Amino acid sequence: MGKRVTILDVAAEAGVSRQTVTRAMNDMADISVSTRQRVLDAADRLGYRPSRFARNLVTRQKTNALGLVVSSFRNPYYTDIAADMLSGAAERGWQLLLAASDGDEGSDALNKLSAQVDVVVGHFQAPEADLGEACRGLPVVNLEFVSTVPGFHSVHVDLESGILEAVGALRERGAHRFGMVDAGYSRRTFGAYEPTPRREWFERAVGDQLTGVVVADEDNISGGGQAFAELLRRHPDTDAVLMFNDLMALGAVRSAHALGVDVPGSVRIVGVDGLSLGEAVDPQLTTISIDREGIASNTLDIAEILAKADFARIEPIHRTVRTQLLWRASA
Amino acid sequence: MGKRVTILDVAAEAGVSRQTVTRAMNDMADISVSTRQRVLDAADRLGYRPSRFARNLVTRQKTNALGLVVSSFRNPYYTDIAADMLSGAAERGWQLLLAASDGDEGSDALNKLSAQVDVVVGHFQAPEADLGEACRGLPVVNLEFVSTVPGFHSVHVDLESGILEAVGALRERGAHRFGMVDAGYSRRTFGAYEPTPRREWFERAVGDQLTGVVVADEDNISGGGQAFAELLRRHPDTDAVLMFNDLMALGAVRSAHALGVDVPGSVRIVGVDGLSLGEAVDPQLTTISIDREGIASNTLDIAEILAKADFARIEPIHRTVRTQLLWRASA
DNA sequence: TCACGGGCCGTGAAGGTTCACGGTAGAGAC
DNA sequence: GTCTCTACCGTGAACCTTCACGGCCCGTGA
Repeated sequence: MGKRVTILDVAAEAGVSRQTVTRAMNDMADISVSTRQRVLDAADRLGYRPSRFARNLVTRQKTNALGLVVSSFRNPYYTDIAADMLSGAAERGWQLLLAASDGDEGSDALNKLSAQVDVVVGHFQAPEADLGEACRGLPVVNLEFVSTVPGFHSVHVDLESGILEAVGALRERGAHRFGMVDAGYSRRTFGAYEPTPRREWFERAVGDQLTGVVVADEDNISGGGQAFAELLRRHPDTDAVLMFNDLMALGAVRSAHALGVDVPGSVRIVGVDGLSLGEAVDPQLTTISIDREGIASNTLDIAEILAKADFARIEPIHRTVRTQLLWRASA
Repeated sequence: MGKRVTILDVAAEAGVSRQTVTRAMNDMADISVSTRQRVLDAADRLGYRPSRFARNLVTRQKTNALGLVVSSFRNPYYTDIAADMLSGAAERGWQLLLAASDGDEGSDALNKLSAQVDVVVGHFQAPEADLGEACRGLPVVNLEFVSTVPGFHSVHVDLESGILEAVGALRERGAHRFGMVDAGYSRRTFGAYEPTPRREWFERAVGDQLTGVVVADEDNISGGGQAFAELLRRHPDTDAVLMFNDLMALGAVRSAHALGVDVPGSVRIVGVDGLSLGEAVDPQLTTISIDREGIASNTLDIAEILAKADFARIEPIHRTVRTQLLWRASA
């Protein structure tokens, strides 16, 4: 209801011209004190607020905006990335818009987001076609998978070698019966569970020394704890477990404590992510640390390259971030 | 360098009119397949991308945007609020923009943010005048303090009674020598340390049973741990400690473990926030839980009221959120 | 032959603001 | 009395896209 109140309405109300209203609103020169006050009063009376679109259109602000889409903001891993992205974006004069893909209306949110930003970055599992549809041809930086389609850039984490390294270190310490707790989020996207790449890399790394894999119901602390307990119940001889991520690994540590299982004495636990929270528990969590800051800075680099190229369709840019084995106490 | 490439450039390149370009770009009817392809090619060649400002200006999208300013995205408390805010915003069709105030260029970031949003919400310590300056008359929802200036709304947490309740519960369990670890973030804003309201409320609640207060250097786990250790060193007889927030309380639990201090046997530890992380440590953290979801929904309520009122200067709206004592194992 | 309709495309206007420039009035200088 | 200067204010244009509408051409049916 109600048309928008424009600068012309204010001008009429105050008995002046558009330009004078502009001068009053933006604290410019060439206006008398009394007139400014009169205009300001009129604006206040009418509830006038300049249209940010019209203003940005004419001032041609070079503030670019970046849309960040993550699956969940309950996981410190993603919020860490967001935090790094945010501080980097502020330095470079970029704006950060947020959207979560764990909600029901993921696609709709993406549609609205894409109308407001210059680049879309995030962890996407959807195929490029759907994504391109939703983003209307905007450049996309994928933080999960590498794609070769033009307009789809990526920052990729080399977890495969990280997992290999971790398994090697576990073997050095005598572990030889490996288990894993995998995430089941693929169910949401594909309808049925599909093994994550992490699981495939892990299974390849441990070979025939695998005792079993349990898929967690929920991607959080308690989900990880339950799955860990289930894994030990099914395969009591397991002596080393890779948890899909640190959040679940935290649950595993807690679960082990509740079950009276010695960590790392009888079972070694390794997480993935490198959250600082891992230091808060006892024993402190051993983890395959992902360089989240590197992800953020690489992403912003790509965004800036795209901005320099006027967001034209340029060759896909791919960056890789390495992992680091953070050997703490739980393994 | 380089002017922006507009729809007219594409039209010229393809030998058609603006409208035809629009039809091609937006998958509209009334255009032949060959023409569409020709236009798309031309757009691709020139690197054309529609101006989101011009588009939003004319389509008059009713997608309002909310700018969230928090002090740090390293603290789960704030990211929880952001998460709740985000899911609520998605439901209501709002857009969420982020800015952090812990960086150096806080004011500049706020300036740029305010050019893109309809409402600014956040934890502000700056006086209203500066804030109004930076926000250019945008409505502000303060999540920390209550203000009576028009245009400044608030969602306020009634921590005072929460602290009173917690102290009472501690007394019931025999505690009578109270200590506290306060946050020193006020140093950054005001130049020197100023006691936080939490400290004042706590001191009022414990009266002459106060052993001492230590101000933490950093608002994080290790900062809390250090301050806690320092508190015990100075006042070894302390039997109950209120930590400024849960993050610091996590550090206190860890620190106590390292010092060989029994929790809650010899010292009871209480945090503030109600983070789910508190369940991950042993003993699980007792805490004064803040209803972050309530904060988010109340904030969005206010934002919607403002949007309905066309963001006119209406009477300040104030909401209050109560706390809940979450008695777990550390106290 | 004419009327009609559908497929394809172009023109004027609108959307709300700011920029660049031009104009007026009054004060002071000569 | 004329000129200049300053303080204040208004008008046309620009920013870039979409909407509403109108025009053209060709095929079909009567």
